[in-house]
Amino acid sequence: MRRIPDMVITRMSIYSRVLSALMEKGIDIISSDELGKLANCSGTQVRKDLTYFGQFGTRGVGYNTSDLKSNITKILGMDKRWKVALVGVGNLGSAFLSHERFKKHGFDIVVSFDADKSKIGKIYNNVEIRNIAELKESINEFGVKIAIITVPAQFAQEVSDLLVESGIKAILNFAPTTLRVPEKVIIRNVDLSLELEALSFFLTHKRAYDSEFSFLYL
Amino acid sequence: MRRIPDMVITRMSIYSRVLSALMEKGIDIISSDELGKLANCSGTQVRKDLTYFGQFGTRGVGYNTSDLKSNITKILGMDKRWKVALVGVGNLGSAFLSHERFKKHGFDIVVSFDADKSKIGKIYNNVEIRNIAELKESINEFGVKIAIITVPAQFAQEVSDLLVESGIKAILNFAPTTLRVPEKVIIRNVDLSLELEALSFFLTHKRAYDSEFSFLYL
DNA sequence: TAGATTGTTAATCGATTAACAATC
DNA sequence: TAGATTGTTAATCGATTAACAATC
Repeated sequence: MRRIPDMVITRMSIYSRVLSALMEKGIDIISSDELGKLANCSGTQVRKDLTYFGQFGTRGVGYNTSDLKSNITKILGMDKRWKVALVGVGNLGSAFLSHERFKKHGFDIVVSFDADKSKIGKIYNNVEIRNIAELKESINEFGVKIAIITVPAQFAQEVSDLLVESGIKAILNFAPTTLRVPEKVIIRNVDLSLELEALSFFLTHKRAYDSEFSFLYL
Repeated sequence: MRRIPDMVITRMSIYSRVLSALMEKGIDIISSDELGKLANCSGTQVRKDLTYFGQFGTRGVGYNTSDLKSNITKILGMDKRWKVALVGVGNLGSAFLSHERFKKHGFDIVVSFDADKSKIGKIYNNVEIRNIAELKESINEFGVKIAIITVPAQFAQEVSDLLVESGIKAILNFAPTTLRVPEKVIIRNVDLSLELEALSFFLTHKRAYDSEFSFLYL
């Protein structure tokens, strides 16, 4: 009944990734310490994270890679498929229409929207581009519950409101702006601008001290 | 001389974004409480974050939006431009070549690389696509210090090693894998797969309790 | 001056790490 | 059995929040 920290979920995904690689190598038992090393954290961290969800190992032995992998897959809900709508078929949006990453993770883009008349009606990678004016009806028609926002920042809130109104339950937002959504709507932001500014900061403030680099206050 | 938490930098970027919006609206004074509200955090958080870098406000009054904005811009190092190389001109990579976001944040993609013979020699948005075999010489030729990795996961470590060897100081990695780089190299990961799996987790475990939604342990 | 708001110190909270009993 | 490693509790660490003196 505990609330699970975001970072625990992120690490669970990483463990899952490491376990896949181990399975491919034919390794079928791994200790928390080894798994941690491959996931860039401690064995303690691995064990602690797993206790949020149950007991998956054997004392004195370790974890069975394929068992743990399938348990994590189920915990993350990666054993099902989700229908997704994409809003904004610009350069990033159209890249996503032909990006296999979504499909690989169980997210099928079934419809897309744009306001640009020259794009409407076209089909990219089997996905139709519809007029954003038809968003609500189309969302209902397809029974889509998840949306990807790849419109310019200034239109993102408006699109988000429209999606929420249409019954969307989760949003993956790529627009560089903080969206206001009702608490019941799940939102994840992938903010490239924030990453670029962090990169800029660390590049600017990198300082050499005794042949070692640290990020310091001025 | 304190180490600055990553989250502080992220929030500084958000403050900067909020301040820009305020300036456009012609608001030239703002209190920490108001700024916090717009940035989705508390006034205390805003004031605490700013103390890492100095004193920017006036007691009893608040902050001058344009002064604070220009201070943050300077702190984040957004007052200069960086030359960038992009490795992997697939669907995501080519989207980035014509993506204005990078330029807007001072990152100019000056050269790109791919292994696909059919792409080599082409020019997208004024950026030449070169053979990845020429990476080292080209990096030196352009004096590039930052690289974006948009190659498939299985080639990312190899590309990363090559970049480090060529003298790259910072990497923005979009491949869904954890790269090993020397400590002195700055690395930021934008991991779409991790976001999708988190979305999947929260969608799977969303539960209604008394008309309220919480993320709970099973 | 009185009211407002910053800058900063102290208290709280939550996440990470250490330690170790349980047990294969 | 002896050695290894998990699962879990307690200790530590660091970040967030509360409180308030300084001061406009």
